[in-house]
Amino acid sequence: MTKASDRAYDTIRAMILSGELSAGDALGEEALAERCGVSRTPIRDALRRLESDLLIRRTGTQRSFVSDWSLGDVGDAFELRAMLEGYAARRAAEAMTEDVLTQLRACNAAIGAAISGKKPDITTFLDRNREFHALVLDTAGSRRLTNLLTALIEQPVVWRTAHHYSHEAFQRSHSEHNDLLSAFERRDGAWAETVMAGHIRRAFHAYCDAHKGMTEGERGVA
Amino acid sequence: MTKASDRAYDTIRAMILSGELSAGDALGEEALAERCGVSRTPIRDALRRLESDLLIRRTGTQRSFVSDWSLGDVGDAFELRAMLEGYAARRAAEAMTEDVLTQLRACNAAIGAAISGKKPDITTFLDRNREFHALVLDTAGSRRLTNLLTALIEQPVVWRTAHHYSHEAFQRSHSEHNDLLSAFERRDGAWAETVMAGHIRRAFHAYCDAHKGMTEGERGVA
DNA sequence: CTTTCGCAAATTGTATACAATAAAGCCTTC
DNA sequence: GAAGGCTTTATTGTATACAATTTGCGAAAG
Repeated sequence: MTKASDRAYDTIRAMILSGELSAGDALGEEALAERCGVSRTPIRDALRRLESDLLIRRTGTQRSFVSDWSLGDVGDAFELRAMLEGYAARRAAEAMTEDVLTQLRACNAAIGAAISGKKPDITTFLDRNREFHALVLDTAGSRRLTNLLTALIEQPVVWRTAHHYSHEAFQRSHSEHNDLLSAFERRDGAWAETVMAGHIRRAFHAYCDAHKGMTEGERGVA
Repeated sequence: MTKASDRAYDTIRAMILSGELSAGDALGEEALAERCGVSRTPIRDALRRLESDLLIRRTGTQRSFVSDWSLGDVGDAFELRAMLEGYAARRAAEAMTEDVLTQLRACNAAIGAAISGKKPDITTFLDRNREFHALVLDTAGSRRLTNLLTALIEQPVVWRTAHHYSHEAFQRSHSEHNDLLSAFERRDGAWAETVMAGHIRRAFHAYCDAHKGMTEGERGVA
């Protein structure tokens, strides 16, 4: 979107995720405006976006507070993602074309290369992983579905988790993508759906494992 | 929310649904401001809401247009609703309390009364139906899920459909709610899920039937 | 006739001032 | 000492002015 509005959104989001603002803190528009170096107008836009991300919560009189997230809430998000992204995989399998297959294969090959070394290239992994899932979502061809899922995938807490993945976790993710490709090649929607759902669920448990020993600060939102 | 912002939202929404604005039409902020009798500021808020409702679409440079909805898109929305609201019913069944059960029974009794006469009280039916589904959603106890589903349930096109329901369609809906109550009483999550999914799917076909012979104008969004 | 460059008009983004409203503190009263 | 209402203060809602950007038209060159 626009410059100031984006800066405000990113700044506030970073403040929430870094723990600079903790759960329950009040977010006054004027204070945020001063903090971000912009006026209240773009702040209001940013707050709308953060609200739809569920990173902030608003009272009946539109006062804003930082949301508090329990592990159960994160689990909810993953479960919904598993369901919706599984459905997306099913639809994608049924609408799969050779062209998209080629792109998906290239994508996963890049993922394989990024994690093959001793020190995995996490940025490339995340980018290509995102691209892979976006391709599937596009192929599913439902604007509604895309709309719902982006809100779930944009969960910023989740992306940081990859930095704590083990070598095996990366390999498993890569291998599951290959399974998905097999399902897509056969146009087997049911298979694709179950593989994708399992893929997301495994990611949730990887998240749980990675956060078991983490401190409050590292974990981001409490 | 606030007065002017709400008025703007309702006015624009009504213009889209009534066909006064047709699919693809450009929505200039200034023109809308004049039309709604408010300034551009609340219009911008309203456009955000309409965008998240998918009633309008925005280009990369934030220009707004009325969304065009095909029957397939509406079908998508119903399918997603069936999946998510089915999941909500499952969770609700597992977390069901006697208190909520009592409220649900009262709700469905009111629905039964509203449609028992020769001339059904459609407003009461819609209100109580909405209340019934909202209770289930609350009992499911997932903010994420509530967030996702409200966007789908708020589909305004759907509500008008009830005005074309047959007597049998109302009775079936009422009866399916009773089935749901049975599933809830037994805390049978799987049963509740399948009943709810079927309930929504039936509603979709009722929608299709009702719109078969309708003119473009009556149908609202194309 | 087509294409491209540039200017003008329209549209959205941002800032600021002011109005309306809700939260909070204080005083009064029982 | 507690409770209720009033005043004060803080916060959000709205309007308007201005800046930045985009779009579309038109003229000139190939």
